[in-house]
Amino acid sequence: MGRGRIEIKRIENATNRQVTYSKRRTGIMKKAKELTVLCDAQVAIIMFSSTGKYHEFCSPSTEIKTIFDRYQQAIGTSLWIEQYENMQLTLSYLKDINRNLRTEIRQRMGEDLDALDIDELRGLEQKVDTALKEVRHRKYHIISTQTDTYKKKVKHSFEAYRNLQQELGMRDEPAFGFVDNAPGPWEGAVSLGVGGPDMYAFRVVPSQPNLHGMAYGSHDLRLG
Amino acid sequence: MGRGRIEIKRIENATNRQVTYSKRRTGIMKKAKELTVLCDAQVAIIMFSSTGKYHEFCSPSTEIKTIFDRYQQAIGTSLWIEQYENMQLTLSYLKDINRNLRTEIRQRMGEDLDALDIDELRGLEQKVDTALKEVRHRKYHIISTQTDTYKKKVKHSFEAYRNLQQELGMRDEPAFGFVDNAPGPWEGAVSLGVGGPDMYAFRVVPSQPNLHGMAYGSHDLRLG
DNA sequence: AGCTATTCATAATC
DNA sequence: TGATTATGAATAGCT
Repeated sequence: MGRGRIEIKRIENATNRQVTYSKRRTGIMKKAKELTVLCDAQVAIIMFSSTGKYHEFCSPSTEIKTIFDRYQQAIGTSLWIEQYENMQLTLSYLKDINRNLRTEIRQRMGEDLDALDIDELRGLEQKVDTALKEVRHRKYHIISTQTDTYKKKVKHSFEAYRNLQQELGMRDEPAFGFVDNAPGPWEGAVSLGVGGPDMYAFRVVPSQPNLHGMAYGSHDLRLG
Repeated sequence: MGRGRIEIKRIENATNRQVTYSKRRTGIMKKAKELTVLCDAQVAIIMFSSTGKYHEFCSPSTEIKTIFDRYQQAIGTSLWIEQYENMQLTLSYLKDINRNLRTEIRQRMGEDLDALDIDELRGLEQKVDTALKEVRHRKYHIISTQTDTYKKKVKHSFEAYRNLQQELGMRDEPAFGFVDNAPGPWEGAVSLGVGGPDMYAFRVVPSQPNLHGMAYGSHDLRLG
């Protein structure tokens, strides 16, 4: 219906394609409108051009969402329900895992041990024992490293101080008895370990605060 | 475009309306199909006749759902995605918690301690130490309970045996030297603890095996 | 964007 | 429903 028939295949010239899209889109929209009026029908059309521009048509005094809800009812199954159900599945799966992780933690904390039999208890004991050794090892490592650092710092300061003394000609009045390799007053102080507050409390900072309607606020490890 | 022009208004004759609906619907579908081919466009059409029958059109190798998801993105405000996004939010939140729980467990296992400073390490050490004491306490409790039970059982058996001996008049040939309160051969055996396999391995049994496209299969505690 | 020569869709009818 | 056809609408190619 133009000056010569055209073959129905993709129009390669982008400009022509865009023009044709525009014209024919208008035509379809008009036809759709006529259909709704003539036949009292509900019509919803959504179009995306090859350039990504979108256009829609919807029956007068209706909304796309309405028509789509009706459509979903008509075909019986919601289009998004599958995806939704998969997510629900994943959610409950994650919840399961989290619950198990919490249980593991609590047992590693020495709580809720009633469910374990003697063999499991032995395994747990061994694991916690191993862990304790690891932690202690790491702690001593840090302490010794830190101590060395402080020792060097103080030694450095003291030498600087002594050098200043020498420059001032006050070399016969040492500030205090610093002897290399002997434990100075700074040693041990680092490892005194006042045992401060519980620095290892479990904490979770939600990446998004607004979890509408979902009650995951409590990170309490207690179950049930 | 027929034998005489028609006014675009509702066709009152129901049969005519239905016929016109059918013809024009076919026409629109054809036009839509041509549009998708000619112009490389994505089109989705949903129609409901006045009698409630529904028809749809969708671009080749596409699904209505896809086009509608795109449509929702295009108009910015999602019609159905909202609830979906809430779930996504909850999901990532749960994943966060999951990750933190795993970190806590790993640290309680004595791994990944590099991130902890000396105070945190001290707290951790104290906690693991406390936990170890708890576990040991529980283990000894179970062992002693079990031992008591076995002791009573054996004592019971022995007494039954002795009674039988007495009844048979063989009281001068004791089977073995059982003395009440002295440790018998059964005592201690319970606490020998061959230290068998790792009975406390962390395990998760997914409530649903088919988690399409989600890779939560690994319960490996390693991160990253 | 606007204009036509054409082709196409379809209203009326069977 | 399905087919036919006269007719008006849609539009391809051109400006």
